[in-house]
Amino acid sequence: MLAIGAVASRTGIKIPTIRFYEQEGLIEAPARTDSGRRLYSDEDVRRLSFIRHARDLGFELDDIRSLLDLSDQPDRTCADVDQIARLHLSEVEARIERLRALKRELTRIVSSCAGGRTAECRIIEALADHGRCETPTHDGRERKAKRSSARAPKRK
Amino acid sequence: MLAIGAVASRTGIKIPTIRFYEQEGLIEAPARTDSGRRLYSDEDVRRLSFIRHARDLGFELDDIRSLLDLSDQPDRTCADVDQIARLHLSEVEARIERLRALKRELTRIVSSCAGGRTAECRIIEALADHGRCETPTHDGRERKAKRSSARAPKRK
DNA sequence: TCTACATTCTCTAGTCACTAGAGGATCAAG
DNA sequence: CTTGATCCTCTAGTGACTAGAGAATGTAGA
Repeated sequence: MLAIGAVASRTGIKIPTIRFYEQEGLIEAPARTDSGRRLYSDEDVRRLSFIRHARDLGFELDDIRSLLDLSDQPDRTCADVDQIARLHLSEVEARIERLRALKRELTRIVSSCAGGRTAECRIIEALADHGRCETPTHDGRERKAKRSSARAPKRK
Repeated sequence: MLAIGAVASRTGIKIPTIRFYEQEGLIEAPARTDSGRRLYSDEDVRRLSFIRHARDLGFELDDIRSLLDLSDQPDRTCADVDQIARLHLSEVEARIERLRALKRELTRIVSSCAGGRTAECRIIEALADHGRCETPTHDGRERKAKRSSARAPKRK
């Protein structure tokens, strides 16, 4: 049985995040010491590693909840699991496409800058004038990912 | 002078979002009617269109704040504008790369599914077993975009 | 003029997946 | 016995909005 800190370093999930997953019902409340500290079994660690990996692959917690439920029922067919994964894959593909359109547009805008004063800045103009662009993502569009990661180097 | 609804349909920004931008200081508090309804000038509409377009291109509100500040100072050099845009472009490129790695890994996992029971499901296995994958985004990783869009069709 | 209905107002709370911090208890080593 | 590490619970903050309550105002037709 491991304390939460050991589980954190083993799975790569931060301590508050582990507690958060418990609160969200992704893992069951673990055993406790007499003083109330959490104690995790190997099975708990496996489950957390599963969650971690699935999160790395971009699955939402709801997807992961479903995947965990399914894997707890070994006699069901694999079809539902497959469907969740395929759906997610197609979402990732769609996201890539949107980002690529966005990149094309941004590249076009950036390359139009010839230096000079902001008064005649092409970038500002391009941003102000939606009509002149190929409106890459005007509906169903990509917005910025909020935070890169837990462990990504952070510039404050 | 236009009411907020007219501005919303002209710019494609939703009414609550326009009020939100005002609250965030991206636009100044507009004129009001005697009864307190907001009235927008053409200049306000232009500024909002600028914001909208920049958001479509994935700039964060902080970036947009900077871009608006810069465009309000027509005698500065374009360099800062250029830098913001280039930085954003490189972030978009990095994001595409991370997503592509993720897509490769997901494709690999999905294609390993041969049907059958979840007990021997390769997808579940692949998710459980991080060691066996190419750990595409283990640090500095991509996480899912939270909400696709304002106007994207929503499945409840 | 009355009545509907649309539009607008302010305010609060919810979304997602965490992260940060306060303020306190417990543990292990020297 | 003290120090520092680890742990506990709880609340609030992040980004960029969205949703809803409850109330006031505007407008068009009968």
